[in-house]
Amino acid sequence: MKASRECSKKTCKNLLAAAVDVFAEKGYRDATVAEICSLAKANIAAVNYHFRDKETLYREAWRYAFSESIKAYPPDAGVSKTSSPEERLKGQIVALLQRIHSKKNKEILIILKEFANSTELLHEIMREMLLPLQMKMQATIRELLGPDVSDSQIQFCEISIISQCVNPMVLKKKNEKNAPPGIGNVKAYAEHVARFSLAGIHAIQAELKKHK
Amino acid sequence: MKASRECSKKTCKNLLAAAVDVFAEKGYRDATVAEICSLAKANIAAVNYHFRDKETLYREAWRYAFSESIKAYPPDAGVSKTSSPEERLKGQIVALLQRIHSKKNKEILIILKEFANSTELLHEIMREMLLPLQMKMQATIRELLGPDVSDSQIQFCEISIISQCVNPMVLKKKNEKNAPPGIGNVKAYAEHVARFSLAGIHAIQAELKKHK
Amino acid sequence: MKASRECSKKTCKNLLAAAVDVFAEKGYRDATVAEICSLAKANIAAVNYHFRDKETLYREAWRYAFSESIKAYPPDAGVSKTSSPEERLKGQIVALLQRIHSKKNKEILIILKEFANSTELLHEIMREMLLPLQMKMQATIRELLGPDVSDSQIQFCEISIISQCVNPMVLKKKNEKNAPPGIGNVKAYAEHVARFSLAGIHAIQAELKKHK
Amino acid sequence: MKASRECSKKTCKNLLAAAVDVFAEKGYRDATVAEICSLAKANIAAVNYHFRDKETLYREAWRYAFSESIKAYPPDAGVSKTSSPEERLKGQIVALLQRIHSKKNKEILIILKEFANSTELLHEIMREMLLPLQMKMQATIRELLGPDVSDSQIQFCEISIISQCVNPMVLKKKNEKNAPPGIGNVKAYAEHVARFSLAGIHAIQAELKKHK
DNA sequence: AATGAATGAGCCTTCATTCAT
DNA sequence: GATGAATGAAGGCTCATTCAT
Repeated sequence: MKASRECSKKTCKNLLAAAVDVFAEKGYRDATVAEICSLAKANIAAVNYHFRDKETLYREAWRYAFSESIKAYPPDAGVSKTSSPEERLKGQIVALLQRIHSKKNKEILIILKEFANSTELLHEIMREMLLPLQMKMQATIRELLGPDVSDSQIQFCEISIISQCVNPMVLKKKNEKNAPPGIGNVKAYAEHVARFSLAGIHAIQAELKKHK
Repeated sequence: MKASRECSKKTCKNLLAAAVDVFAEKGYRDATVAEICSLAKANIAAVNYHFRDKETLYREAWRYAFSESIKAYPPDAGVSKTSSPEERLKGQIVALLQRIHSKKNKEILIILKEFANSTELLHEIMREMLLPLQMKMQATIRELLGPDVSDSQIQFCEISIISQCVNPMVLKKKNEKNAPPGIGNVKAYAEHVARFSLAGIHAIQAELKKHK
Repeated sequence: MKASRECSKKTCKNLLAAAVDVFAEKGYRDATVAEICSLAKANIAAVNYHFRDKETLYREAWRYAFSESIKAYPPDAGVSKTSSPEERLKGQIVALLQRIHSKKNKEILIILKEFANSTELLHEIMREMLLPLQMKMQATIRELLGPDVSDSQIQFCEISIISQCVNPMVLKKKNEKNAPPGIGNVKAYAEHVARFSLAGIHAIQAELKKHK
Repeated sequence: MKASRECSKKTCKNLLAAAVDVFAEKGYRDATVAEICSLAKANIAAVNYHFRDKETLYREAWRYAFSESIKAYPPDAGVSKTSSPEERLKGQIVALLQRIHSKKNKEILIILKEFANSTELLHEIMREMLLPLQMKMQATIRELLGPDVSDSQIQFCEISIISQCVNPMVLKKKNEKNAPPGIGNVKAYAEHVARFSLAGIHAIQAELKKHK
């Protein structure tokens, strides 16, 4: 991913941080430039000066939130590369859940809004974000399933796992109180997803052997 | 669910249908009353006249889309109640996937936008929609897992399954072309989810027995 | 010329009249929608409602001013079609001078501004306005010069005459007081232009005969 | 005319030249300080630093363009002072037409815009430019018409001639392509104006004699 | 009952100018 | 002396809503 536009200036950084907050809370359309500026203690024209556009600010804010998140949550959750594939898959699940679950992490809220807005221009960033994660997970799954597995089977497994991580968290994020009775305990849920998914993968493997 | 406000008038129905289309495409904020009215071939004041508010129209449109969807996709996909729990669970998975996957079904698009908007007032509808579905699925899961299983374990399983159904479909809906390489074949994916999840559930069951 | 957009509504007409005044005085850029609306005792959003754009209002105002002017000043100044070509040419000169000189006639001021702005879209109207006038004058000149004259010679003569009518009036309009010492008496100037130009045309004619 | 404010600095000159270009192309209002500075490769604050104002820069740019023009086009077109008045008048016509027609000469474009803007403060410059020219031409005309002619008759003749030179050129400048079918050949047109106008003047003279 | 004209609040953006370094 | 960041005023436009008919 391209590095975010340099923003050594203080106002610029403030603007970015404020934008992340406001966009995350209200979405692109309902967020007003005025509110972002006032939160950043900047002039109303500051957005135009530093970012030219509300839209450009939005994109930069997105990049900013994402890069902060990736810095805080490396995608392995500290599991060594020499561990067993099972261990590593579990590590990835835990990492993803923690990343999404973090209260400070506004990235997921922006993504959520973005899905509704579809600025088209953010899909590239989406892919930049998800793709490496997916590739990593698919590689691990392939290790578990062996050489005879088809690509689409691997893809299905990967989707199953990522969906379990992303979806409930998104619902939870939405509103902490009103959420459908869901995951109280992230750790326990991570445990569950790992066990559930490894069993799923082994079932696919068993099926594979049967047909061979 | 409360019955939708009576709308015997033709204009009223047109408005509702137009609203569903426009809200689904643009979301609450970007949809304009003018566009909806023009699509419904109605007067610009028609929305306020018939529904008092843009917001009220939004809610009514939501109810409308939801009731249409529930009519078209009964939650069992035609699997008899006397079938095995496995069969029934699979039936529920297929039904949910088909419902979400239907191109004509705009309900899911509105939900997607709604997540970004959070009118707060729609969460009740969300729950009205998801809860019976969840309860049904939890009952089936309980049958499979037996009496010793804890509520949270059942909930986790249910979340795992529903997530697998909802999440990839949502991503797919977003934009047919640019979607991350995903589910080309709904039927095959349904098969996968059923096998994957049943294996997961059996794994939980095995774990239960071990600890007993 | 296409008829101006119907504006039976009172507000619409007021807006148009106000726009003519303000655009004539300040030009497109310096005229503000707010000022026009306030002059027309209309709401600030009225321009958008009735004309969609400041620019569209501008164009409509232009058409309006032009059609008013053409109504008030028919291009013959009441000289009968059976008069001698000399009489008719003189009639055209007088008509043009009177039209441009009229204090109530703001058309010329708008044209002036337009030359500086070059909205590109008004050139068609310019031509719609000037062309018939030019054609009429060229026909009369051709009568005077006989069949042996070239098109470019006729064009040159026509340009000479129209320039004499338009240019000093434009300078005069600019600011009544500060104008370069110019035409105090329109009638006398018209007399002068007629005599001056007829002599010019006859000189061209003499030249023609000599070369024949 | 007061000498232009000293501008030994290179930036200052660049600014002036850039200003002439931009003002000529866009007019006072549509020209932005930012664009001028960027064209002059100067800082955004340079205009205010060197000229205090956008308006002051505008005036200085005007003076600059005008003085460049007067340097390049002496008002006699090289016709000797001992030639006949007819020769000299023709020389003046040619000189004026060439000056206005020059593609490099942006002065006329600025004047054009200025008519629309009317900063009031430029009328003095206008007069500084036109007056000597007018006086010179009036003197020549007086030579041709003899002692019995009235001042207003001389003025009328002068206006007739200058109008023929200025007006079509202005129209031509506007947009090279879309211009009303006009003067393709400056030389031929100059010839025409000279013949046309001398005939006009002689007609006035004949009239004078008749009434004597 | 229903319409089309009209409103007013609010938002994004532009731009000349100023300020601190 | 000169720069780049920052300001504030103002303008055009959108849009849900209301009002008079």
